[in-house]
Amino acid sequence: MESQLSIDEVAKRTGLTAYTLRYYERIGLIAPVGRAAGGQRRYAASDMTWIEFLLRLRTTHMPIGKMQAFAKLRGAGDSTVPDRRQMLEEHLTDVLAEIEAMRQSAEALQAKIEHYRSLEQSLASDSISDEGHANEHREPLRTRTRQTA
Amino acid sequence: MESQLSIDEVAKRTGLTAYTLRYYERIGLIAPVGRAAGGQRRYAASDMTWIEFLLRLRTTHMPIGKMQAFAKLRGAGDSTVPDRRQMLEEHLTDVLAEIEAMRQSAEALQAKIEHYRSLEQSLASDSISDEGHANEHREPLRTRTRQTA
DNA sequence: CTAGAAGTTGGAGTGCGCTCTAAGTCAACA
DNA sequence: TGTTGACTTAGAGCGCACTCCAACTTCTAG
Repeated sequence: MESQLSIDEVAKRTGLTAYTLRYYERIGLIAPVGRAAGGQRRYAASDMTWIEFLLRLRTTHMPIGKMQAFAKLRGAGDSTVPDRRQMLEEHLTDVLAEIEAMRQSAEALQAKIEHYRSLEQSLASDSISDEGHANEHREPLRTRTRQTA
Repeated sequence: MESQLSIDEVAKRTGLTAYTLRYYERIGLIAPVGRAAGGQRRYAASDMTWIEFLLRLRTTHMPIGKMQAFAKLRGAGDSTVPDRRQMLEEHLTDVLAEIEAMRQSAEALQAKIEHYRSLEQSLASDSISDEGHANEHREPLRTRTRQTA
């Protein structure tokens, strides 16, 4: 049974702090874990599995309120499996949409970086032919265009 | 010039609220926009482009503090282009890592959903052959650990 | 000339997710 | 037996990103 980890060991392994682990337990995200003499927490392997799953939910931005709802269902036994599956399916839909949104924005950022790169080229050649005031581009949006009233 | 939008029109188009638009201006994320008679804000096309870019940064979870730093560089002219590019490159690295983390977690969630699906199958057949108590299955259920007195 | 709608400002309040403090308990060691 | 130090608890505090309020000004319609 090396599956009896102290709170600090769990913190180290999960990247959570001891504060956060206690907080999660307090708010019902983690069911009361076993205790050693003196009331110190001892985490079993099954606790670790659950915490890792919680971290999956957190990574995918599930709010704590929903995690609490999920944890409550889980505590209520196998009869809630369909509900839990539905929750995860709905969440997964959101997650996939968010990943796609981030992917698109990342692409836009990449394009902006490229734009800056070429802008740096022109600015560099500007300063060769015209050293002095390098400030009449107001905004590096799409290539050029700068007029507005 | 239909590029003179009121704050409500901008709110409608960007999905931000008027409150948030003013807040962004107050904290320097958006440079002071043009004003109509009576001091009402009028957003030009270039403002819209910038706001859309800000939304890209927000979508990719750049904290407001960094956006402020970026906006400040932008306001300081073309000489800051290399700094801005570097900021975006570093941010993009983070973003790609986050996307990958989310992708992996999404996969784990998908697996969990499949697991639940098959679990629902076995629970259903249980209740055919053994109608009554459908609650002695293995899996992410805590075994023992209750309290310590 | 009002009335009402829509804006303006600075500042206060909110919700989330931790993060830390204060006071106390306990086990182990000198 | 006394001290150390890691742990415990309830509750307060914090940083972020908004979100709303109160009081005021201005524009438009009737």
